[in-house]
Amino acid sequence: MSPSRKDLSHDRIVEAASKAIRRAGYRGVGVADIMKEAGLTHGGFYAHFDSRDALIVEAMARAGQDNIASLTQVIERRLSRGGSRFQALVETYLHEAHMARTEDGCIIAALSSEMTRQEEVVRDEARRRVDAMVAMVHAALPEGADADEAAVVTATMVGALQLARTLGGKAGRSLLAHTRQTLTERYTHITPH
Amino acid sequence: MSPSRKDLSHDRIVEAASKAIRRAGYRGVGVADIMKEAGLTHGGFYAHFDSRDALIVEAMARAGQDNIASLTQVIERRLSRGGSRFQALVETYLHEAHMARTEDGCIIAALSSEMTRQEEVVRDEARRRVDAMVAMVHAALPEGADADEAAVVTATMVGALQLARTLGGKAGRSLLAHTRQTLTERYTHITPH
DNA sequence: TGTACATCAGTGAACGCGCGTTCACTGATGTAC
DNA sequence: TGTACATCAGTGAACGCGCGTTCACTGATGTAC
Repeated sequence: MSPSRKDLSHDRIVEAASKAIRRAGYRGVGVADIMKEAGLTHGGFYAHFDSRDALIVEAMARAGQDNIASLTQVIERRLSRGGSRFQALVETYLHEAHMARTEDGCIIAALSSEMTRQEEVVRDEARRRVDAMVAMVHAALPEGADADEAAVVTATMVGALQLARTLGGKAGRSLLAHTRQTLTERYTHITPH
Repeated sequence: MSPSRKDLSHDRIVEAASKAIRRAGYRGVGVADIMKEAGLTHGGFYAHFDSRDALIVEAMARAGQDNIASLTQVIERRLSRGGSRFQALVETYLHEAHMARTEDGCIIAALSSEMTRQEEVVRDEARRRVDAMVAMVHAALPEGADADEAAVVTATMVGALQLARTLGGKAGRSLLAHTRQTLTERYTHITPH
């Protein structure tokens, strides 16, 4: 069945919101602005969602899935040029381009310090996003690495991206570079245990 | 010169704000609530600060300094029970107690993903906070470690604390434990280069 | 194929609330003589 | 030591604005016959 007109609108709203929250934070953009970005007026919002938070939950899921999908795609492309899967991930995630653009980047780096302050439904989705990212990192690590290790690596990447964004400029780029180096060194020529 | 009545009020406002922003985020608590916590009414606010952001800047500085001071103090106490300075830092920063209480914890872990979205004055102070924390971590690392390494370690600690808070409960505690282990292992029995 | 009606998706005005900021005023403290 | 006045710190009402949410209404699309 092809998507109805309403489905298409719904989709555009979620898409706009997924970018808006990454750019401006959970409370940075209002319902009216999101609707406008989706080419609609704010009055129709509640025909699509029970509340603003209900949209936020969908937007987080969308942002996380899209980001993981696009990371995976870039990794595949890099792999054809040689190097390990993990190296490709680290170089893509900790790239200057990711530092500059929050809007279509990692939702966790964009929102993590605000996550604990959200309503329970939103926090639930936040946990799912973290789990999904840890799983993605785990899949990129050399065989033998366990999920706990993947979680620590995830924390390192997320923390570095955030601090780099805060520092900005040269200092930010330098932190990204050193984190890339530290992580790739640690997971290159490793003997699976 | 002993502090005037106004100085004392000013101090209480900054103190209340430093806890409020760590607990609730940059926009989580209003001027009126902060004044109330300081035992005052909101009308007097602008006799103390030019704007809400001016208070935020002072509150961040206070929060960062207080947190570093109290970390340093706890580290000294732990040191007397043996172990390295770095190990003491890691165990204190990545402790469950720090995961549970944001209010008097690390300001960077509490706010990092919101920092890039603030006005320039606030971002400036944010950079200073990051620099101060990296310096503190640097001072705790074994001799020979450079500032870049300290920045990567800082990113790991901040990222881990944030993800642990988001995950909460058992998963959160487990991430803290594994991060502690990873970091202490890496910086124990190391030969200074 | 055409007409009448129901449903659907979206519009735009309005409501209520919270928040940063301003301001006229008050009561307490300090100062001049 | 006491009186008059100025200054200081804080009060509380009010303003303007933005935002989430509601709702009566409209125009387009789909359906029954």
